[in-house]
Amino acid sequence: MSLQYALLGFLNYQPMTGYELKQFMDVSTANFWHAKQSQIYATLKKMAKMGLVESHIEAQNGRPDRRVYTITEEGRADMQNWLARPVTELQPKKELLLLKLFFSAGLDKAAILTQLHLQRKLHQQQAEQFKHETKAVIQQFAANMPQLAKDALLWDATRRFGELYEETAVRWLDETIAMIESDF
Amino acid sequence: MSLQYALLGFLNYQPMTGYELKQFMDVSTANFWHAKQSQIYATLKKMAKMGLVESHIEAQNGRPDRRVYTITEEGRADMQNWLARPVTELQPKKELLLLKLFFSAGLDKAAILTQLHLQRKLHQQQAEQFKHETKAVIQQFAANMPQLAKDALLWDATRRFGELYEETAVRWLDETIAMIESDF
DNA sequence: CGCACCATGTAATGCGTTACATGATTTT
DNA sequence: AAAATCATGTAACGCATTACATGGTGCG
Repeated sequence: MSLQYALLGFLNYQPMTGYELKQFMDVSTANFWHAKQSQIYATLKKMAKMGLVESHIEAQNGRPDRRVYTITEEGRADMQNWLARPVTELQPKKELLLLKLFFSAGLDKAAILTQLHLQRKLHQQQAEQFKHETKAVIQQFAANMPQLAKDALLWDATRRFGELYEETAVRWLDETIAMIESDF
Repeated sequence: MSLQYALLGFLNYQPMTGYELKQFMDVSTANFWHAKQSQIYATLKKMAKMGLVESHIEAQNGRPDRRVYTITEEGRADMQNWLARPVTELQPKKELLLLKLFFSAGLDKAAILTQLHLQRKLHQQQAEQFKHETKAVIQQFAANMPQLAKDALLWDATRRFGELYEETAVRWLDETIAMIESDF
C-alpha cells in the first residue's frame, strides 16, 4: 500500500482529481512508481473511507463533473509518519530480461545477442530521456516556482538515479554482449 | 505469469518438488525473480492442469511424501517459445526509497541523511555479497558440472548485473548525500 | 525438552491489470 | 466524419502475500 502515499504526497501540494493525479504521476514518479487510472480511483475511494482525504464535486460547463480530492489533517499526519519511517530492507526486484537470460543456455548465440542488442537500444533511449527531457522539465518547474526549490532538488535526485540506472544497464549489456561473443 | 517460466526453467534441468524449486530460486534467481512457497505450489498446480508439467508422489521412510514435478514435452516447447520471444519494452520499476525521497522536502536535513546512510549500508552489503559469496557459489557450480559451463556463464552475467546495480546505488547515495549536505 | 527443518497445502485478503461503459468536446 | 481527450467509474480476473494447519524427524 505505497500508492496511497504517492497520492497523499501529491495532494499535499494541492487538491486535485484522480485524473490529474494520474497525469502528475506519469510525468514525475513514473520512473519509480506508477499506477493505472482504475487503481488510482479505487485507492482514493479507500483513502476517503479511512479519512485521509475528502472530496467534493465541481461542476464544469460542457465537461463532466470533476471530483476533487483534498488531503485531511489525518492524511497529512499519516504522510509525515510514513516519510519519517526508515526503510530497513532492500526491496526484491523482478527483471524479466535477467530471468530469460538465466535460462537461455539452450538458445543459440545469435538469438541471445539479438535479445541483448534490442535491450541495449531501449535502455540507451531511456538514458537519453532522463539526461535531457526529464532534466529540462524539472529545471523549468524549479525556475517557475522558486518556493519549491528544495522539492526540485529531491526530484532531480530521483531523476539522476534513473539516469545512472540506465547507464549501468547499457554498460552491463555491452559487457555481456562482449562476453557472449567471445566465450559462448 | 513469468513465475511459470522460472519453474519450467528449473524443471528443464531435472524433476523436483515445489519445496526444492523454492530453495533453488532463493539461491539463484532471487536477485531478479522470487516467489513465496505458497505461490509456487499454486502455480505448479495450474501448470499441471495446463499440461506443462506432470507430477507423481514419492514415498519416503519417516519423511512426508514428496510430490515430484517433471516437465512435459509441451512444457519444453512453451519454455523454448518464451525464451526466443524478444522483450520489446522496459519494465516499469517500483523503488520505495525514491518515492519517499521525492516527497521528503518537508523533512529536516538530518532525517533525510539518516535515511540515506542506512540505505547506503544496505546496498554496500548487498554489493559485497554479489562480489564474493554469490560469485563463489557460481564458480563452484561450474567447476563441479563442466557440462553446464555455458549455463554458468549466463548465471554469472545475472550476478554481475546485481553487482553493478548495487554499486550504482551506492554511488548515487554518495552523490545524493553530498548534495543534501551542501545544498539542502 | 524445545526448536528448526522437511513437506505439503488451504483460505483470506490485498495489490494490480484488463476490459467494459458512458457521453460530451476538441482536434485532425 | 472519425479519432482523441476529458472524466468518471465498475467488474472480472490474475498475481502475490499473510496467516493458518498438520505432523514427523533431527539436532542441541
